[in-house]
Amino acid sequence: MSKITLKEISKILGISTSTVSKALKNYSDINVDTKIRVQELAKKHNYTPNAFAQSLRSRETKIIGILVPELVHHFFSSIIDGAINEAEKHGYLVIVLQSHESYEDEIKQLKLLVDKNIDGIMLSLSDKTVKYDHIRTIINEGMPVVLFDKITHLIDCPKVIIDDRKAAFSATEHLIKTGCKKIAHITGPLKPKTTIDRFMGYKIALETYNMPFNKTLIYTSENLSFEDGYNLAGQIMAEHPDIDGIFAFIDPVAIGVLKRLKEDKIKVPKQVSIIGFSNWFMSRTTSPALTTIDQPGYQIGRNAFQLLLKNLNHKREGKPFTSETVEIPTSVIIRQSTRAIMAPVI
Amino acid sequence: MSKITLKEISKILGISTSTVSKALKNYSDINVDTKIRVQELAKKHNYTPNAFAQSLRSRETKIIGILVPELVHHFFSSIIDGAINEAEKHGYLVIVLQSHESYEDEIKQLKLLVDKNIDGIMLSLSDKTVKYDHIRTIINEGMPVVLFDKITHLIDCPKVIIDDRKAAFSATEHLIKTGCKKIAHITGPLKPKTTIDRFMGYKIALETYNMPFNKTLIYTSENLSFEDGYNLAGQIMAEHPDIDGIFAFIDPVAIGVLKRLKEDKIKVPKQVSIIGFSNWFMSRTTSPALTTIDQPGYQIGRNAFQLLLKNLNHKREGKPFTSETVEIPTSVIIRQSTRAIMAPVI
DNA sequence: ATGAAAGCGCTAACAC
DNA sequence: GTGTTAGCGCTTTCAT
Repeated sequence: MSKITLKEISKILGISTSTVSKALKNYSDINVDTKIRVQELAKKHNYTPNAFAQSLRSRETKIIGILVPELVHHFFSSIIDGAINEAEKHGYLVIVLQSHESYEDEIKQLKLLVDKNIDGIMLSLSDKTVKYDHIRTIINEGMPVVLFDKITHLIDCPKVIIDDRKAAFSATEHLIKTGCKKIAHITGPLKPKTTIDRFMGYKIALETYNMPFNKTLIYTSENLSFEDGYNLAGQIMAEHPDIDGIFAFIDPVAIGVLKRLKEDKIKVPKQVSIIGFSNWFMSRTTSPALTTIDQPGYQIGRNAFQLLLKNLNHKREGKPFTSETVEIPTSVIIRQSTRAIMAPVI
Repeated sequence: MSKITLKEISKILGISTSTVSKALKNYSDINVDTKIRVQELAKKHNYTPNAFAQSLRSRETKIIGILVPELVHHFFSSIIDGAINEAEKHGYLVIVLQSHESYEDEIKQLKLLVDKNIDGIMLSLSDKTVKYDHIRTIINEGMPVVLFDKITHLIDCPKVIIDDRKAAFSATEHLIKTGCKKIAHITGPLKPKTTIDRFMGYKIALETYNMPFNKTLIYTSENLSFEDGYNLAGQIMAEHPDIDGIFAFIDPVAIGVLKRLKEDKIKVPKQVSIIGFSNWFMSRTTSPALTTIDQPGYQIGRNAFQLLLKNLNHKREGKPFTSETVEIPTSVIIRQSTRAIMAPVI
C-alpha cells in the first residue's frame, strides 16, 4: 500500500494532473464540485505530495541544519530544543550535527548540509575555528546562515549572542556586593572568545569597584570539567588561603570547586563564595545550591531560528540577507553558594 | 555562483548527460579520456549532484528521523549522539524531533517524518502512548522503524533495550549486599513499562534475599524531579525512621533525596544508603557522589542505528524486515552514597 | 564507447 | 474551468 500520486488520482477521476494539483491547493479557478471530488478522493487515499518532487521544483526542502560543537551538553541541547520547536511551528524540520570542537569536522559537516540542499544553517563555531572562509563561501553561494553563541564578528550574517563580558561582570559584581574582597577567577582554554570575554568582565568589575587585579588569582581549566574544578580549588586555597570568592568559567568547574572546599572543610559561602556560569541543571541540586549565571539556551535557539526564517523568506523574495545581531539577556541566579546581599548602609 | 548541473557539464564538453553521469560514477564502459575530462571539469566547478533529483529517482533521502520524548535530557541526548555519529559513518543525516511525552505529538511528528519521505525512523515511545496503530501503520507501509529504550513488545520491529528489571535488581541487590535491611523504593508514574520493570526488579531482589516486601515502602514521584526526591525523602524518613536504604527511580530524584537527608543531618551512607538510576552527569559531582546504574545511552543510539541500517538495506534488496531485540548491558557504578561491600564471613 | 529518450511526481504558464 | 505541455536534475535502458 504505497503512496498514491497526483497522476493516479487524475486517472481515477478522469481529469488532468494539473487540475488535481490546483484543486488540492484550492485554486480559485477550479470548479467547486471538482475540488470536492478531488479532495475527497485524496483524503480517502491519504494522499500526501511527494516531498522530493516538490523540492525538485521549488528548490526548497523545508529542512534546516543545526551544527553545534557538542550535543550532549545542557546548554546546547536547550538551544536545539528551542530551535526545533520554533522550526516546527513554521513547518521546518531540523537536522542536527556536531563538530566535536574540530575545525575539520565543522567543514565536513557543513558540506554534508550544503550538499543535501537544505534551506538554511544554524551554526555555533567550534573552539578550534579561527578561519572563516568555509562559512563565507557557503553564505556567498546563497545559503542563509545564522551564528549563535560561539560566533565571530568577522562573518557578515545574523547572530544571536549573550554578552559574556556583561554576564561575567554581573557575576563578579555579585561577589563584590556580597562582601568578597579577594576573588579568584577560573578561566577556560585560551582562544575562544567566550574565555576572553568572561575574563574581561571579571577584570572590569574589579576595576569598577576599585579592587586590585592580581594576575596570580587567574587559574586555567583546560577541560572545563568537574575534575578540573576539584583540583584547582585545592591549588587556589593552598596558594591563596585568604581567597573569599571564586568565579568559575562554567558550572561543572564551580561544582568541582564546591566539592573540594567541602571536603577541605572550608565553609561555603561563609568563608568562600562561589559563582558559576551557565545554570546547568545540576547547579540547583548541589548543597549548597550554586549561584550562577543563567544563559537561556531555549531562547537562543528560538531567536536564532527566527532570524534564519527571516532570511529564508528574504531569499525566496529575492531580497538581500539581513545581518542583525540579537543579544539575549542573562541573569544572576542567586542561590546558596554566595552570601546574601548586604543592605546598603544609609 | 549557483551549482552546476550534469546538463551544463555535458554542454560544455559537447557530450551527453548520460555519459557525464556514467563518467562520474566510473562506469567501466566509458572511455578513460572522457572520464578524466568529465571528472576534472566536475571538480573544477565543484559539482555535487542535486540531492532532490537523486532522491526523486532513487526513492531514498539518506536522511533518517529520530523521535525522543525529550531532547534536553542526558540519557536521550547521549542516545542521539550515538545515533548521529553512527549514521554519519554510513552517509546518513539525522532529523531530531521530540514528542514531549505526548501521544498526539508523537503521531504528529511521525507524520511529518513520513511525509518527508525519510528513509527510516528511530523511535522512543512517549509515556502516554498505549495504542500502537499509528506505528504499525507506518511499518506496514514499508517504513523501517527501530524502537529503543521506551518500547513495547506489541510492535513487531527491531528494538534496543536495557533490561530495567535486571538493572533494578542489581541496584537493590547492591543495597542488600552492603548491609541494608529496610529499603524503600521511589517509583515513577504508573503506566510506563520502565516503572513497572524497575519496581519488579526491586521486589524480586527482596524476595531473592528473603527480605519482606512492604507496600508502604513504595513511594511515587510523579515528575521524577529533584524536588520530588527532596520532598519524598522527608516523608519517607518521617514515616519510616528506620529506613537504611533508598533505591530511587532516577538520578535527579536520588539527588533530591541526598540533599534532603543532608539537610536533615542524616548520614549518607552511614545511616541511609542511596542508589540512583541512569548515571546522569551530575551524579558523580554530588557529595557524597551518587552510586547509580549506568545506562549506556551512546551505545543504545549506535546499536539502534545499526539495526535500522540493516532494515534499510533489507528494504532496498526487497527482503523482509528483521525484528531482533538487542539488549545493552547496564552496570552498577559504585560511588560514595552506598557503603562498601562487606567481605563475606567465612 | 556514447547518446537518445523515458520517467521519477509535481507545478505552472499557457492554451483552449 | 480544464487540459496540455514543458521542465526541475538525475539515472538507466536500449540503440547505435
